[in-house]
Amino acid sequence: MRAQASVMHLDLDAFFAAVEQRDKPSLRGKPVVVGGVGGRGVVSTASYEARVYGVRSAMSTREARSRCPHAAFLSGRFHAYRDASHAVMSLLRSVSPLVEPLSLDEAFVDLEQAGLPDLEVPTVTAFAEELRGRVTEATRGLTASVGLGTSKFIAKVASDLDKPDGLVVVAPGTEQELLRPMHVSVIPGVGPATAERLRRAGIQTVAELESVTLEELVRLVGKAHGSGLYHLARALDDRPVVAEREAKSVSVEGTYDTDLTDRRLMEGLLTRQAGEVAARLRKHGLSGRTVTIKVRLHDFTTLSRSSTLPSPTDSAGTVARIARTLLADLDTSGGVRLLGVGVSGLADWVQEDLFGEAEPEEELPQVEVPHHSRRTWAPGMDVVHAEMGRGWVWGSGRGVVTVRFETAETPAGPVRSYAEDDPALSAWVPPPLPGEDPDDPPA
DNA sequence: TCTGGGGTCCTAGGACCC
DNA sequence: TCTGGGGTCCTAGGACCC
Repeated sequence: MRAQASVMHLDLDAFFAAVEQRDKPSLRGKPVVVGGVGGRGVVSTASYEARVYGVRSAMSTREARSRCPHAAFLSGRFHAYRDASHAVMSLLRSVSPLVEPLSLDEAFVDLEQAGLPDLEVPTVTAFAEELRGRVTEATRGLTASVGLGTSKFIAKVASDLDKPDGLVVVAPGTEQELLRPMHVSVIPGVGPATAERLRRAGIQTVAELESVTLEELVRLVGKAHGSGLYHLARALDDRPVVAEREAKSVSVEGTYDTDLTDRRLMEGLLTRQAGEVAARLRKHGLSGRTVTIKVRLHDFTTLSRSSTLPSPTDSAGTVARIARTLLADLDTSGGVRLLGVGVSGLADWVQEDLFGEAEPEEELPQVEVPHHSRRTWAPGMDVVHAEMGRGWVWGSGRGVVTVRFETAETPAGPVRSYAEDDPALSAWVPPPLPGEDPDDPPA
């Protein structure tokens, strides 16, 4: 932690709901709930008027409706939230080069880089107060709560103390007296499970946590977590404000209003999600080696299965094929409420080959396709026939296609690599899903 | 018909390599 | 044919955050 209160945390108040009220005057002063409106939706944000009725983030929309039936229930307009967020982040970056967004509506700002004459409490207080006004201007009326402190932890705690539309500065040296009476759940990383473990050990407040030895904490909650708790309980926090953080994974998931039982449909949905994941990878110039599927069963049991490729891919077809294969190992007979696909182990996608030429679009040679149609579900990627039999594309790039061959007897059959234009290689296209337009494939 | 979606980080066990 | 310790990678699950 620092000697001066130079870390700022800014949090836009009831962000999604506030954007809706700003853009639709008839909603102002009324309860507004933004979130999933389907049968299994949950609340993202409730306006302060809705919070009066006990509506909270993460509550099921069903429950929110029963608590506050006259609220406006909205599914959200993410482009509008993104625009507002962008305006705020741009403003913050104009004030300090060191801005760390945590989400659309929250950021840390390092005031050491803001060029202030000094970092004494009156100076940073006046600065933050003026900045709050500028945020409201830049967003045409949204308000922000701001906290200032000697570390990220303290700044974040501070921004929570006077919501909405508040400013709290925790003077250097007063951190521990602020924290000691608070419940352990103010510490980032202490959620319901950790709080319960600590409670069973007789630890409920930060003061109580402070009296526990490091060894005891590690025994209670594990090595990394225990050490973190030990230090944060003493307001010891050196984490720097970091402007750029690289994405580690990209994923898409969906919860369905009724449980899925049709495997063919599940495969189609995974294929579609794989297409969205691949599109986002490409948009950001990324590719990844590990494909993971997530399956939540009817009873909320959540399973994941992953597979790591020899080289990174951003191909919709490759991701889809692997996702479908991973699903095949799972027993979904009881019904599935959620399906998801993700890619991790990300690398910057190298677009050029050794000679500096653009890498050609992944594409399998055009060949005889059985009976259904000639369409492909994604550029060049899907089940292939080759001299060894039927297999599926396991990886591709730089003119080489790697194929894994499988049969019912050898599900993890041999892997072979082919040149992209090897005549021994041909593409097979799966038949369309029921109700699917063959000319508008999902991936 | 309680329980979203997009992420991050940690743990623990097994494989594999030196 | 046995023994071992460390490091890294991979997989599955869980906690947590907004």
